[in-house]
Amino acid sequence: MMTAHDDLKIEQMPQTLREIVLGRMRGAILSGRFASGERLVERTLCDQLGVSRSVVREVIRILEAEGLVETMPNRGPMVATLDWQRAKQIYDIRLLLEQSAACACAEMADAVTKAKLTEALQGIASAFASGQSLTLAEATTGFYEVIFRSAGQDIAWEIVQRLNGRISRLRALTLATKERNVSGLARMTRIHDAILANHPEAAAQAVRDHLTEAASIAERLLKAEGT
Amino acid sequence: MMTAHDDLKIEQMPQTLREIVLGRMRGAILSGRFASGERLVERTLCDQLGVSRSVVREVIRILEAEGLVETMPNRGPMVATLDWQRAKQIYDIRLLLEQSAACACAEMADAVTKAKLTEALQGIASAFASGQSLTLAEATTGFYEVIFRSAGQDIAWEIVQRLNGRISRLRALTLATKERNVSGLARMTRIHDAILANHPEAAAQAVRDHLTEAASIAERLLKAEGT
DNA sequence: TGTCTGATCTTGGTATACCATAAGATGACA
DNA sequence: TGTCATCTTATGGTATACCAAGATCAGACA
Repeated sequence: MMTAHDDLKIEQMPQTLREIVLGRMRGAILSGRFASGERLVERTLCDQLGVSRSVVREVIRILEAEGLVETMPNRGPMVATLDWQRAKQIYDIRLLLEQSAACACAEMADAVTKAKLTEALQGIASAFASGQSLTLAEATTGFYEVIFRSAGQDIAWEIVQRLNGRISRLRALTLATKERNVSGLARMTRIHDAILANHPEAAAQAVRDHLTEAASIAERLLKAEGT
Repeated sequence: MMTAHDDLKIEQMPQTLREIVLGRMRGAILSGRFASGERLVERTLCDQLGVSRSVVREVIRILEAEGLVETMPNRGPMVATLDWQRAKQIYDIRLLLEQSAACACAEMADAVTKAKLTEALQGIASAFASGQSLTLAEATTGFYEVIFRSAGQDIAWEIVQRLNGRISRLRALTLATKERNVSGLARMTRIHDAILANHPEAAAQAVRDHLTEAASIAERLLKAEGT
């Protein structure tokens, strides 16, 4: 029974407590608030989040399945670490999926898709201008989402998002790199232009260049940090 | 509870109860014991499995993250359903990843890898001979695992396995199809031969043919069943 | 004195009981 | 007969208790 009370009070209803905690913990890991390799002690998290162990444990299972958390037997969960060997694999898979999506999108892009893509690109441009890396990451995500969704590749998009989560720390660093900012927008524009021209090969090539560069920057950063 | 097989294994359980339940429920879904779309009532599962709600709930979260289970708000979890639109996406992604893995494997395959691959192929052949679809599925999985692992693509292999889980019902039907049995082994042999010859393009092409056929069989079966 | 043992603490794993809410089923009453 | 209140069921969420395993440290014994 919907009464006037509900309108005034809260719009948070659709979210379950588990989802809220999931979002918070995911955000804490992605933003680096929980360091890589840090142990996630259940009872401590319960206190910090103000929820019961049941909720925390279920959320940890989800994060574990997402690859953000690793659980060692008899030692409990910890934030997953990332070495270059794994990160490279992730960039390689992204390359395959994003090329394919850009290709498909360029083939079938209609006026509506193109408009959305242009809008997303402008979002990236203004995010570049603002200089906030979080905003930039979101804008970039939005740009790719348009590509995947309009290509009808929902599942591939899910996979890419999950992979992006696992390299989020790298991704933030990469996006924040100076030279990336300069050429990054240019490369995004190339992808955008190729799709608007319905030119699949050019779109795939642009994605390839974009990701190859991102991977090499990430490699440099990761290896510099690792030592 | 304990089957005869378990006696042979180690007394101490390296497996946690959650993992056991996860394996059993995953198996029940993959084997079709839990029908597609069937609701998974927590307390019923507790009775059936003889474990507590904590375990069941955590396992459901994992299966949810794997895409085997979907949870509707205020109605609880149910076994995920699969339409052709989604299945096709999965086959497309598998195509990308398996082509890439076969390619990489063919490029770098050494004597050890080739020996393992031949062994895996013989496993498939004898599974064909035995005619048991479960054994065949396992043997096929083993064959691909050799390819992915030797190519150093652990993460892609994880993704493929997860995707395979989501189309397991289709996969079982596909593998059980008569004509598939005939040409399937031939195509597997082609993949095997191309890798042994260190011929990447041929390996990729063989994978492409293999999966394209599998997808078309799956499409026919799914659409026939759907109506 | 050195080592071994055991008590204790922490953490994870499991089970159970309890409450609140939403949705569907059921039955009573106008 | 139709509508509404209630009842049941199942879920989400919480709290708590118990046990097992590993680590740590202190004390006892050779």
